[in-house]
Amino acid sequence: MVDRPRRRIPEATVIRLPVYLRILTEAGDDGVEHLSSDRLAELAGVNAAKVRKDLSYLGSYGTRGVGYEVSYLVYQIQRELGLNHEWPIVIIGAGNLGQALSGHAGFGQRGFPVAGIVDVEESKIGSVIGGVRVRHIDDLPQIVAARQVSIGVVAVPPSAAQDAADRLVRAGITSILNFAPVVLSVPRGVTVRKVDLALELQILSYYEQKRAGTLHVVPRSGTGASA
Amino acid sequence: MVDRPRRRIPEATVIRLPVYLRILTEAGDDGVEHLSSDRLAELAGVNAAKVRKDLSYLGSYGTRGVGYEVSYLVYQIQRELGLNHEWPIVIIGAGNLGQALSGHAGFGQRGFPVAGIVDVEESKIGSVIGGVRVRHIDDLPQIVAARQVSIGVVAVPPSAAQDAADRLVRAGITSILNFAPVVLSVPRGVTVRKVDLALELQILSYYEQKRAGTLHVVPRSGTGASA
DNA sequence: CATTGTGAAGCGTTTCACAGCC
DNA sequence: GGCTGTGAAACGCTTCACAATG
Repeated sequence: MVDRPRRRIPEATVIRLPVYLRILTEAGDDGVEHLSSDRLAELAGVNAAKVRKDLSYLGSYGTRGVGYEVSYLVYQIQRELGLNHEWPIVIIGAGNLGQALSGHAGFGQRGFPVAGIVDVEESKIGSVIGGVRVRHIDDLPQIVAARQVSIGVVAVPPSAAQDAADRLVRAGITSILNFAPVVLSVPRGVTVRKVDLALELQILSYYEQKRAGTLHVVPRSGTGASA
Repeated sequence: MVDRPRRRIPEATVIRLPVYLRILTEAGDDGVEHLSSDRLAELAGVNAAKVRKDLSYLGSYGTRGVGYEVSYLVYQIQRELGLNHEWPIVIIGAGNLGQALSGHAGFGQRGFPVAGIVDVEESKIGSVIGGVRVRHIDDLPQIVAARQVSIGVVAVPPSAAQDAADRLVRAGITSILNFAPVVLSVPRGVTVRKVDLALELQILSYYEQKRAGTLHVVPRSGTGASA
């Protein structure tokens, strides 16, 4: 019942599993029962061999000549990603971004209910965002302990980000999603993933600029969406 | 004056250049004139050899025995990333996220002023967010043309994301930052980067779960922040 | 003599190509 | 016949280690 995966799953694969999961879930909702690696690859925007190799790390859950059974694969990926139970999150920072994240219904629906939002700013405390009341940052340890939170979201200005991370770690958090454009230092054993919006734009800027530098002839065709 | 880079810059390097740039800019603001690859690596949370290799793609801008001149390197990275001029952006979707992004002062400051926000929802049109008035989605082509916008941000619900991308492409956009949890199809020549918040949480979930499965002994020490 | 710049080795990821199986 | 599962080749990125040099 509890088959442990055959091999350690490569990081690159872990990052793609949630993509497959979303596609499979949608296909399942549409009544699709089986999906081939070819079709799944197309929907995920990747190569079919990659899909097969990725899924092979979970075990041999496909059927030759048929494809993968959607509902079973959904179950297996969820189990592998630890999504068979909820992971409450706590958000530090009730500014623009913290509010948007808290109000974002998608999180709760996908198994990441917002257990709390905290801020230092007295004026923000007590207001309710997305059904959650903003509390004082000093309440962080209690929120984490009471709701068994292990994931924290840093949505504070850059200058406050390291302090926010330190507080999360002290409160017992072991995974951090960091929206501040800052490299956080955390103890070994704490996982950090960062989302840096300006950085993404700067990367796009690079490719735009390269395009401009090339002075390529713009093909007048191909305006509609294609692969 | 316009040294073209010696080689094509690897994608992995392009992604790190903005990180170095931010660190160098901050160091410059603090009056630091030179920085070694060792120090820069420490601040960026990477290996020193990687820093040197990354910077070597821009040319030989360091001085042996001394390090890199901060202001000169800032200039070179900016030029390489195309950040020596502004890139106005247009946001599709004036919901929670679109509003937060538009209100986020960091974009304008970093050279990505919001040229416009559009939505389909009549009730949202006309309201002002972060100094920008929300306009109807049909005005998209005019905004793009008038302000020479080449970067579009998709901040609509998943079901509307592909249509939003199609509209951006038709309006002449060639780079898209996609916040919707959907794989967008775009014509060749259009660059897409995605930011998927639930996906990030799911990746964290995987590592949390692995930790829980290991039943590792938590070292009672090391609560403070360290590298 | 501290520090860069870079060949070369090492490593992880992607892709190929096909044997194995339903 | 169609499709998975997987060794092996190819590729790209990271790290090492050291010669070059201000």
